[in-house]
Amino acid sequence: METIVSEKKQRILEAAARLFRDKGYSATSMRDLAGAVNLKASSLYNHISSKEEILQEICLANARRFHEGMKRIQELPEDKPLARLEALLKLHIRIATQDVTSVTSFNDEWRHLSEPHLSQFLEMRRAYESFFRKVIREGTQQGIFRSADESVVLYALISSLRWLYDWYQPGKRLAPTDLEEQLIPLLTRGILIG
Amino acid sequence: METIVSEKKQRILEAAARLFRDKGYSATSMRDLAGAVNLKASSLYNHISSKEEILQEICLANARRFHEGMKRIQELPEDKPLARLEALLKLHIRIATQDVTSVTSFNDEWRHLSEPHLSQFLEMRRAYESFFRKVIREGTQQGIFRSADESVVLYALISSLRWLYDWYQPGKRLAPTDLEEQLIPLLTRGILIG
DNA sequence: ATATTGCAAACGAACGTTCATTCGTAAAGA
DNA sequence: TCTTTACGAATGAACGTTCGTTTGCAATAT
Repeated sequence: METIVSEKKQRILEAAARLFRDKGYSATSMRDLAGAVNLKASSLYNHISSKEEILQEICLANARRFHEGMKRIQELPEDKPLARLEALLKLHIRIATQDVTSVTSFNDEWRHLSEPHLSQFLEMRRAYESFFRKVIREGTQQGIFRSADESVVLYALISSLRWLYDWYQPGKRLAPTDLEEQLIPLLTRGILIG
Repeated sequence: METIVSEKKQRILEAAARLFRDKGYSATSMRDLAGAVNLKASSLYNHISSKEEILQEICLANARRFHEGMKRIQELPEDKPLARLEALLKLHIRIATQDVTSVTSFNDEWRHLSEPHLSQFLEMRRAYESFFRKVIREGTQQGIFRSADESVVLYALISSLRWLYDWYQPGKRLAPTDLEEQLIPLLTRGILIG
C-alpha cells in the first residue's frame, strides 16, 4: 500500500516538524532526527534525499493549506468583508490547531530554504498576504472597518495568532472551536465600527 | 573612557543581534559575526568569552528592559487596569521599536541558552507574564474588561506585537508614536466592554 | 530473484575555540 | 632622550568535534 509519500517518510516528516519547532532547523541534526524515529542517520536517506527536502515539504504542505483555504474564502461575496475576515481567522486557527508543530516551520524556519524554493515560498506567502490586505481594504472602503494603517492591522492580526504555534496544546484545556469563539471576537472588535 | 562594556564589544553585540535575527543563532557562525565587524573569528575572543555569552548578554539586556518597565507600571493605581494595560502595550512597542534586532533574540533565540542562564531567563519571563495576567484579571474583576480566557487574551495581545520585531523598520513610514496610536486602540477595543 | 530497508564506517566541510605570535602604542626606567 | 617593559588587539594555524551525506554490505520483505 503506497501513497504519494510513504508512511515511514510521513513519520520522519512529523518528527522533524516537532524537532524543528523545539530546537530550530539549524540546531536539529540528522542524528537527532534519526533518534526520534529509531533509526541511524544514514538510514534516513533511504526515505528522504536531504535535510532541506524535509523543510521544503513541511513548508510547502502548509503553504498549500493556506492557499486552498484562501481559494475557498475568495468565493465568499465581496460585500461581506467581515464574513471573509472571520473566515480567514478561522482558517488560521484551524490550521494552527490541527498541525501545531509543522506550522512553526512555516512561520519561522522557511528562511533556511535555499533557492529556488525560497522564492517560491515567499511568492505564495506574498499572494496570501495580499488577499488578506484586500479583505481589510474592502471592509474599510465599505465603512465597516475603522480606517487604519493597512499593514499594521494585517500584521497585528496575523501575528496575534502566532502564539498558537508555540504554545497551543491539542486536547488540553481549549478545543479549537472554543479558541475560535474566544479569539475571533477579540480580534475583530478592534477593527469593527460601533 | 571605559563603560562597563567596551565600545568594541558593544559593536560586536549589535552585529550579532542583527545576524541572529536574520539567520538565527545556530545558523550564525563566529566567522559570519567576525566578518560583520571586520575581524577574524579568533579576534572576537579578545572581547567576548564565548558565542553563548553574546546571546546571554542580548537576552539579559532585554529582560532587564521589560523588568524595569514592569516595575514602573506596577506603581500605577490598581483600580485603573486600562491605564496599566495600555502602559504594558506601550512598553512593548517602545522596546520593540527602539531595538528591533536584539528583541528577536529575546523572543526566539533564548532557547539556545544553556543552564543556569536558561532557567534565570525563563523565571524573569514568567514573572513578567504573571504581572500581565494580573492586570488582565483585575480589569475583568472590576467589570471593565470582558471576561474571557485569561491565557488567550494574554498571548493574543503579546504575540500581536511580535511582527514588530520581524518587520518594523525604524525611520520608515511609521514613527513609534504613530504605531502606539494605531495599535493600542486596535488591541484594547477587543477586550473593553462597551 | 529482486527491491527495499537498515547500519557501520567513512568522507570532506564547517563548527567553536585555543594558541603562539606579531604589531602598535604607551608607560616606566635609564 | 633613548631603551625597555607591558599590554590590548589582531591574526593564521591548528585542535577536537560535529555536521550532512555517501558508500558497501547485510538483512528483510516482496
